[in-house]
Amino acid sequence: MENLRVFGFFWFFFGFPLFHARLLTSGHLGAHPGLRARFLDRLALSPHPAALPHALLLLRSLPTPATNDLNAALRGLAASPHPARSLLLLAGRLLPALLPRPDALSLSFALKASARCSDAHTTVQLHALVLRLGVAADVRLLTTLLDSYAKCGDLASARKVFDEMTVRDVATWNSLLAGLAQGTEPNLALALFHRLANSFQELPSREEPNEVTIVAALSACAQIGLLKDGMYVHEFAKRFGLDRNVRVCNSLIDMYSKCGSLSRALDVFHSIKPEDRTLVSYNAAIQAHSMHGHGGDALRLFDEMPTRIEPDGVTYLAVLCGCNHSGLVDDGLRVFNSMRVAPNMKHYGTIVDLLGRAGRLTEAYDTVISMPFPADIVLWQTLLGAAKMHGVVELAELAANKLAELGSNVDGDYVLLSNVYASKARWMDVGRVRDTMRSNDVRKVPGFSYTEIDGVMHKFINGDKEHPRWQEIYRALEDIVSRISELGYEPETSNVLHDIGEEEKQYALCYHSEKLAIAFGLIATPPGETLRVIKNLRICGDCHVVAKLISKAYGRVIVIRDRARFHRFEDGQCSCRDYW
DNA sequence: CTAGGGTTAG
Repeated sequence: MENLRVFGFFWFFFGFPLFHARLLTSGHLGAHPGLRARFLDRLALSPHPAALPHALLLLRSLPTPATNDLNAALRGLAASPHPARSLLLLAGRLLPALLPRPDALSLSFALKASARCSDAHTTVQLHALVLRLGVAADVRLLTTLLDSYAKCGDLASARKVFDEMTVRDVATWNSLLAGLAQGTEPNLALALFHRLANSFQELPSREEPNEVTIVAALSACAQIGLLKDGMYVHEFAKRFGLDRNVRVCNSLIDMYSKCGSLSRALDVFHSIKPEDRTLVSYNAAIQAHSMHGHGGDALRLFDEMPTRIEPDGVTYLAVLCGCNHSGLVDDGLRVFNSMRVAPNMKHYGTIVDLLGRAGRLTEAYDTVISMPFPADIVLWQTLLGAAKMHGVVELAELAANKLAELGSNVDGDYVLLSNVYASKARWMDVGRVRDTMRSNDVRKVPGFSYTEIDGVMHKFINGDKEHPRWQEIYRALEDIVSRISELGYEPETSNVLHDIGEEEKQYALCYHSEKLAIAFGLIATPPGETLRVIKNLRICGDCHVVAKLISKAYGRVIVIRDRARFHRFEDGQCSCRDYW
């Protein structure tokens, strides 16, 4: 083995053909099948671009390849930039020679490949092969199968594999947990976590939950945004001494920040020894500042990053978002122009938004058309939003046309365009937009909000009466409107589409999901208690005004997490300083 | 002695 390492060195410096020739002439390849497979494995996994093709060449040259030789190639291909080739090899379509019979390991590598290709169809076929080969009692293989299903987006099948397994180790649990958390089922992930927390004593060979368990569970908590669950997972991690683990800490920073507790997030960041902090630690902490509207702090932390850590695309995006949310136009541009990695669509998105909000529409547009790749839907929507904000009809029309070309068909696009026309009293055009909407079967993205009170989640959809206390909630809203009217509130109806009357517009606005959630919070919690609401979309202008006034009229702090950031309302002011 | 599970993003 030592010899192989020396040869490996040789190979890097003098090129693989020499090494290969040497191995062939020395007769090692044929004489020691174990060594040969091991060498093939190393070769197939080597980062050198010519290594993998060479491993395949070698495999082809073997008169009677063993299963382990095949596995080495399958493994290398599965990890390569073209994982589908691993599947082709297994199907016998990459090498014409007769292949050895695959074993559990072969299938494991193939499942990894089908997961990386998100190829659910192939995962099903490999599942059949698992049964046919009679290796379905293998915990590792079944966990890989489960994981492959989850990564292909078939969570039901992943769950089914999990349920039917008689032995599950901690990786099995982690795999389903992570699959659910990343498959936009954070509530199911959290339920699974609680199940594990109550039964981990049953794990084989005294296994315990580990940092992967905690990271996956925290990811679910962060998505849902419920501080209580996040703190429970934190306490759970402490029981196993995992709260000192850097990756767990990184996830804790993210979780606390997304659950509205910037101070706890920063406490965790500072609890990591400076030399242990990783790029992800900084990214999560910078992102935390940005989400909470502290662009200056985000910039400061970015500048304080030690030189041993090289910022990546995520770092820059987090800083740029911070600048954007705090209106730091010049700082944002300076950071963008100093980027040491190639900007992607999201980086351009923040810059276009930054320039657009600042009224620098020509620069925003120039940025879009001079990008090295074509703008996507979200970028044109950003530009359309800027055009609406500053009442520039030509740019709004241009952006709307691009959006139509790209097949975007959401109500928000039309509302913005219509509002630009309305602001210029171009009623014919307003009518035309409305007609287009009617004939295009416009998609409405449903808005919802939720709030947790005494450990129970209460979810609200615009104008819904599903909540058991909806009558009280609607009465509370009437009270709210009359009390804030005394503070000068007038409904801001311009964000509602113009095909309904003024009264109906006010009605539609009045029962926005976030208002329902706030109203419920007011009647369901004691005076003075902070209200926390999470919303799936950006908060609308009217709800923003209303939340400010409620915070003053009722003496409440209200924290709303919208799609992009936190808004903290207190005594009539919002932490975003109306810049969002 | 070569198998499985993970965090940051407009």
